[in-house]
Formats: sequence, structure tokens, C-alpha cells
Amino acid sequence: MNLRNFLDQSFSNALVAAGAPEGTPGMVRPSAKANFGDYQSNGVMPVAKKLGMNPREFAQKVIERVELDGIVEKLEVAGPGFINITLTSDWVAKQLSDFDSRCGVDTQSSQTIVVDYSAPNVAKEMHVGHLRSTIIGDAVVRVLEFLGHNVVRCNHIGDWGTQFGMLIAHLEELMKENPEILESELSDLEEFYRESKQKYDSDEDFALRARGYVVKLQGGDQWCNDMWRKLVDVTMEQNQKTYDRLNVTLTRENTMGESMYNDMLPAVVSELKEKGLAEESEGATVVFLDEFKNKDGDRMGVIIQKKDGGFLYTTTDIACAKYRHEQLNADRVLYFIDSRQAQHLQQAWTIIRKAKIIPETMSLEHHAFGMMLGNDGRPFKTRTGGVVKLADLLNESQERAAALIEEKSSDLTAEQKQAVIDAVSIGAVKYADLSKNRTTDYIFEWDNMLSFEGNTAPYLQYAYTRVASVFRKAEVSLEDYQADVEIKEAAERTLALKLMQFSEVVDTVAKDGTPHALCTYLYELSGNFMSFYEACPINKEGVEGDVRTSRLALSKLVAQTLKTGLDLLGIKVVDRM
RNA sequence: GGGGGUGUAGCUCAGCUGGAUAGAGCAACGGCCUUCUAAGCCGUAGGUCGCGGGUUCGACUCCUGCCACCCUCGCCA
Repeated sequence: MNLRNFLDQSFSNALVAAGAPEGTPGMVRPSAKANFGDYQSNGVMPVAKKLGMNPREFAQKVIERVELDGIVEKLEVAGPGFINITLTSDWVAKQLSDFDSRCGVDTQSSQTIVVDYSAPNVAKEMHVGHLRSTIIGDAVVRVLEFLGHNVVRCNHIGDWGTQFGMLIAHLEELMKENPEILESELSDLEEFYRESKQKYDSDEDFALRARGYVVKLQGGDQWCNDMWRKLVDVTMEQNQKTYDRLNVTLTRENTMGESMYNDMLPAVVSELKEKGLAEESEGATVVFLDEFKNKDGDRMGVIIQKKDGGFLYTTTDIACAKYRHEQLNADRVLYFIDSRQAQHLQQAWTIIRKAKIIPETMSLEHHAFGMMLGNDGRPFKTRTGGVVKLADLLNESQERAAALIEEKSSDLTAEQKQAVIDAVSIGAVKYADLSKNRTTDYIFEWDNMLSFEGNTAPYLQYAYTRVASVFRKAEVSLEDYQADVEIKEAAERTLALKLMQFSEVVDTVAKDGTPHALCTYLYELSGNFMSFYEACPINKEGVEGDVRTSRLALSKLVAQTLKTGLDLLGIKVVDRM
């Protein structure tokens, strides 16, 4: 159950019973300080003011009417009209004793939710700039599926555009020299792209041929399409290796690139014309929007078809949303895309809404993020001025993890070590990105990204291994352990309450698309467990009976919640490290 | 010029429809391993929340005016 929502509803009811208007929110949230109880309701003060009543007196009336018998131990009016809520330990213990493998998280009424993420470009290698969309998108996908939603992963890859002319022309030349090029030398896509560009810029004949291929490709020419398909395939084959290594759930079936909507574009343009939204302007087809202004202060024109007949990506995005409505039947679409595209998306969505291309109830949500900067505050580059490849970052992380494990975990077998290295190195990189909520540019720093101490994935993984270790020492099965929870010590109570709150944070992540909230939660849970571990021994002299079994039960719940939570983030746990 | 975003500890970041004394990690300093894994625990220090007004019981949060930086604004995506 979502405890916070439950309490909020109880206080909302009590506020209404005490004379507040229907629907007055309880404004319940975890207390700011330990001596303010477990939760606090802030709903009294705003409403008492409106009603012209003394807030403290009104708070007292609310307390008298709230129905939380057996759940709440103490309700106190504090300060200007806060209500501090202290739960009974027995009730909390009972709830935890009844937890199943879902760690207290209920499923929600199922929606169809499209998540648009990753979106690498064809004929380019994935670099650190792709990390954020890929990792955050995948975490949100996992959370939504855990809650029972029907999630459609959409990898909106950059597989269309004029650049394919030069890429095809270059590939043609390379294949003349070596027909097996696709299996061998094309392993370095960055170089392939660079060479293509260089030839295009320096060789007239090549450029002419390239432009011709663009026309032929768009016209449906078989050979050009085959060449194009090869480029897409070889790129996605390489990207799949990165996805697998990152423990990202995307597969080839989720690839729905820009080209997929090509056939829909002419109809989208005619539809917008018919509805009176689009008009001819200087040879192009344009939608003028009052909602946006251009440099001259006039309403902004968004081109949906160029004067040469070509379509632009606003048109593609409109078609894409239409597709997601008509073919996928989406209730929500979450876009994990660079913040630089915010205005483009807004324009496309404004047109979509005006033309009523999708139902009003279908929500389009842009979860933006900024560029990756170096610690000098400038766009992040390597020493030679290139982008940092994702594979290189992961390799570096792997090396650092290997060195650390060699030093700290010498008693593990080679296989165990490798498992730890994989879990820790990938986890650290992912967590570093997942735990931030930047909507704008953010700083990439090797040492922060690859740190294994403090608020990092290895810390959470380490907490998990400590639980596993406790169970090994106790010689009982962690998986099957079942015992009632009893709360006596302060550290037990803090930990128990935190365990109760997993459901709240999972709901938040689903609603807002913000996995960093889950990171914060898991870090706090681990911290609470570490303190509990220090204060409340389990496998020691004099610890027996219900005290011991309850502590084991709490520990088991910690392990289960950590494992589940980390899995939602796409991070693996290990039993030893 | 229009629109959007950002500005919180030395550094990287949290701060949940306005709530109580603004929180973490890293870095710094001081304790804790013959006792369930020290990738840990406990503690100290560190702040004019960019600057000035305003709204109110209460502002990092809302309004307004500045400052700084970033993104974006008809035929790339």
C-alpha cells in the first residue's frame, strides 16, 4: 500500500468532516524531523485561514475526526497548525510481516504507455551523450511494467535524412574493395562517418553521386534501400551489444526509427491543409502558430514540407504521435529527449492538439535533459576533440572495478570476481546518471561517474551483500525466510518505516518519470540498514528468539527491496563482493 | 529582440502542488576493525539558496525588476 496516500486520504476526510470544503487535500508528507513524528499533515493551515478559523483549534477538530484507530499512536498539533503523526510500531510491523515479493507495491489500473528513449543515430557509435536517455528511459520502462502497465518501448533511431546519400556512396566504394566490409572494417562507425563526410566535402563527383542516392533512396530504389538497410542493421547490431552490456531491455523489435513514418507524411500534410492549419508560403507548406513568435515578433511558421517536396522532422513527430495513438493505442507517451528539442516538440504538439490528431486525454510528456559538459563547463570532449564513446567509458569503469576487487575481495573465485566486476562497474556508471535530475546541462566527471564510495550503486550493492552474508552466517535461506517483524529498537523502527515507503517512491517515479527519486530512496534505505546493522546484532551471543527472527525478517525485507529497486533501475546485485 | 532553462557548501547534486532549525556524497578534520564484510559506521567543520523588491502566519519554492551562463527561433534533426 501507498502509506502516504492512505494517510493523505484519511486527513482529507477528517478535514472535510471538520468543516473544510470537499476535496481539501491532507497534504501529508514524511516529517521533516524525527521529533515531529513519522508523517505530518500540513493541510490545516491554508484551509483554516480561508475559513477564518484559528489553525491550531481547527487542527484539534481534525484530529478528533480522523479515523486511524490502531494505526496511529499519537497525533499532535504543533507550531502554527501542523499535525504530527506517529504510527504505532505494531501496525507497521504487522504490515511488513504481510509483505510479499512485491515489497508492498500494488499494481495500478493498466494503461498503455509508450516510452520513447535511447534514439542513437545510424552509422554513428553510441557516445556518453546517449547514456542518459537510454538509462533513464529504461528504468522508467521497468517501473511502469512493475506497476502492471502495458509498456511499448520505442527506439526512435535517426535512420533517415540527406546524410544517407554520402554514407551509401562511401559504403559502395568500400564494398568494391572488400565485399566483406560489413563484417569487418565497419566496426568503427565513427571513422566510417567521418570518411564519408570528408569525401563528400572534398570530392565533387562523390558529392554528386551522394545527392543522387538521396533522391533514389527516397524514391524507393531497391539497391539504395538495400544499402541503407545494411547500414541500419550493422549499426543496431553494434548498439545491441551496448544495450546488453548496460543491461538495458531494448531489443531489435523496439526499433521504430524515423523512416517508419515516411509513408504517413503526405497524408499528415493534406490533413493539416484540409483542417485549415497549413498553407503555402514561399513554396513550402507551413503551419503558422500564434503561440510562438519568431525573431521579428510575428507568429512563427513551422515548415512541414519543404519547397522541394521533402518533409521535416516536425512532420515526422506529428505522424509518430498519430501512429502511437492509432496503432499503439497509447494513453501516455513519455519522451526522454535532449532539452534542445523542447521547442520543436512543443510546436509539433501544438499542431497535434489544434488538429485534434490524438485524443485530448492522451498525454505527451517531454522528460528533458541537457548536454553533457566537461568539468570546465564546456561541451564534453576527449583530449583530441572527439566524443567519448560509451564503450570506452564502460571499459574504464570495468578496469577500475577490477583493480578494486583484486585488492578487496581476494577470496572470491575468478567467476565470482567477474560477476562482481560487471555488476559494480556497470551499476556505478548507470547510477551516477540515474541519480541526477538535471533538466539542463550537467557535468560529466570521470571520478564521480566511476566512484564506488558514498551515494553510489556499489554502496547499495554492498548493503545487499551484507544481508546475504548475515543469512549465510545464520545458515538460513534468504530467499525462503519468513518470520514476523517486531519493532523494539529505534534503528529497527527507522528501518521498518523506510521499508514501508518503497511503494510511495515507485508511484512517484511512475508518475513523474524521475528515477532519481528511487535512487535517493534506496540510498536512504541502505543507510538505515547500515545503521541498523551496527546497532542491532543478529548472529551474536545473546541475540535469540523473536528478537533474532524479527531482525532476520527485517534484513530479508531490506535485501528484497534493494534487489527489486535496483532491478527497476537496471542494476544487478551479487551475493558477495 | 521573442521563447525556454539554469544559478543552493570548495566540487557534484537533492530539496516532493509555499511549511518547522535548507540536506546528501566527494574533498577536509577527528574517532571506530581479536566482535554478523571498514566499498562501512559515528562525529566535526563548511550556506547572504545569483542580487534587489513584493505577496503572507510562513518563500530555495509564487510574482516582479535586474545580473550571469546555456539552449532555441521557416526549408538539418
